[in-house]
Amino acid sequence: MKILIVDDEVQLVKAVSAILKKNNYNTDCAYDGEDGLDKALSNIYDVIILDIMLPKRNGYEIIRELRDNRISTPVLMLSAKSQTYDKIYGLNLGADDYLAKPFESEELLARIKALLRRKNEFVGDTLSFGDLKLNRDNCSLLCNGQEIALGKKEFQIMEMLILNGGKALNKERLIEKIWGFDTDAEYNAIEVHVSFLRKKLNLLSSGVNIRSLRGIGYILEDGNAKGGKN
Amino acid sequence: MKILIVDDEVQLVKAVSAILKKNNYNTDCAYDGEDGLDKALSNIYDVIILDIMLPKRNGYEIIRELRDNRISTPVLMLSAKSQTYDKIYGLNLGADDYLAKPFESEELLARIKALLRRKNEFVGDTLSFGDLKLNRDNCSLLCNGQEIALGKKEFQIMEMLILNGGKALNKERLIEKIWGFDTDAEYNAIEVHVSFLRKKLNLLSSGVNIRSLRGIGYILEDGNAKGGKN
DNA sequence: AAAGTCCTATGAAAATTCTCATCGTGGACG
DNA sequence: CGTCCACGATGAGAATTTTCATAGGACTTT
Repeated sequence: MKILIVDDEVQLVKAVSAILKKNNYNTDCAYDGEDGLDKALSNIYDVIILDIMLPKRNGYEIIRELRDNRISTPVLMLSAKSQTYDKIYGLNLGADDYLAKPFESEELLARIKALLRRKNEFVGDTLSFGDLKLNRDNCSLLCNGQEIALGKKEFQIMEMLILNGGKALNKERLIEKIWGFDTDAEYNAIEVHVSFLRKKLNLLSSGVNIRSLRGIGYILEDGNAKGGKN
Repeated sequence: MKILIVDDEVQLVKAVSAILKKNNYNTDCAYDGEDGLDKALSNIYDVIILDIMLPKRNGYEIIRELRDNRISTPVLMLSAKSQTYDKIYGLNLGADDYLAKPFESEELLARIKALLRRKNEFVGDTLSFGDLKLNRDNCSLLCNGQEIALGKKEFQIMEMLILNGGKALNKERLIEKIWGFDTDAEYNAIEVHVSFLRKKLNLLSSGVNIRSLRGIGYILEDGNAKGGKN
């Protein structure tokens, strides 16, 4: 789960980034509108936190540009101004929520969760697939009344697999989103963590399994679902 | 040791970044001239790898701008063109070296080492302080004929301490350069790694020690040097 | 169909890093 | 000079991640 933070107040960006990381999100940062827009256009983020007042391009422009490019990443607008006018303007332009600075970390987290819930299948803090429930708060996996803790990497892989629903997930994308695009991690690292995950799925006697598609990647299957492909 | 890579060929940037990381450098990346310039102006890099042809601002402009701002980070210019004209033009503007694409990773590494050697006290692949020699190739520390392996974090901390020479190094800077500016690492992490380093310095019976300056940071001292402060 | 090659799986171990709890100490302040 | 407090040091342990070696399977080529 990757979040882009765009704001020119370096201290604020660092603080927000730290808070998000502590809550198991990955973050990228941008300090001006142009950089922010470039990054956002890569369309790898699940949420964008966007200041209104920015050097080079303001928040409104960025949203318009994104929507023009059919990128529908949810946007949480930030602003020092708490005027109603701004608020409505931002929402009309396609921001999905709004938060006035200064704010509490709890409120920020709550709103991000709300945005994720809207776009994905989050219920509460959990993401579900088949008989599995993935809990973001403690990075754990629930199944058949049992709970097992996941490592951060395991968690993130499972998260991406579930969010990908029926589609295959290739390793390059996994590496980019989880390890970061400029890592030197090898594919074997993914394979090892997938192996860990499978072991844990077994322990939980889950009906879900991770199928590998040779040369392509991984896909999540629900063994309990009826075979019909619909 | 942090290196900035500025090039619009994403694949190339990734490849270079991976090579450098494997060789114990940290990297940041930028894909256009403006972003590259912004990052370079932060003046936290030890080398900048810079393409000539770039969107928004070309390599020449970036070098000029950097030098105008009295930032003397060594620059390794890249270009698809291998014409002599470009070569000389780049060097005149303040590029410190030049490499034509495509290139071998060995050559890239060699040239980077050369640039570092020029600016710092590198001799071969080692950095020295007092009776210590720090070896980048295997992340190890040599002293009195003994050698001891360092963890990556330990290595980087020691490297920064040595490069800082007599000056104090504050923790915030260590965190920014080693963990990355958007980390959630706590100061205690540094303290723990410094503790590891001290233990290893002891094992080597080195005359060098890491002194802490309360509320400020760390500084390297050579216990064998005569007390004169010069 | 046999051989060869590439991709994937996985056990086992190692290495690294982080967390936590506790202890010590410098220095401010009364 | 004594007390208190924030900062730093460090041991111990845990957790996580990576590395390595090897084996199995799939796909291609001949």
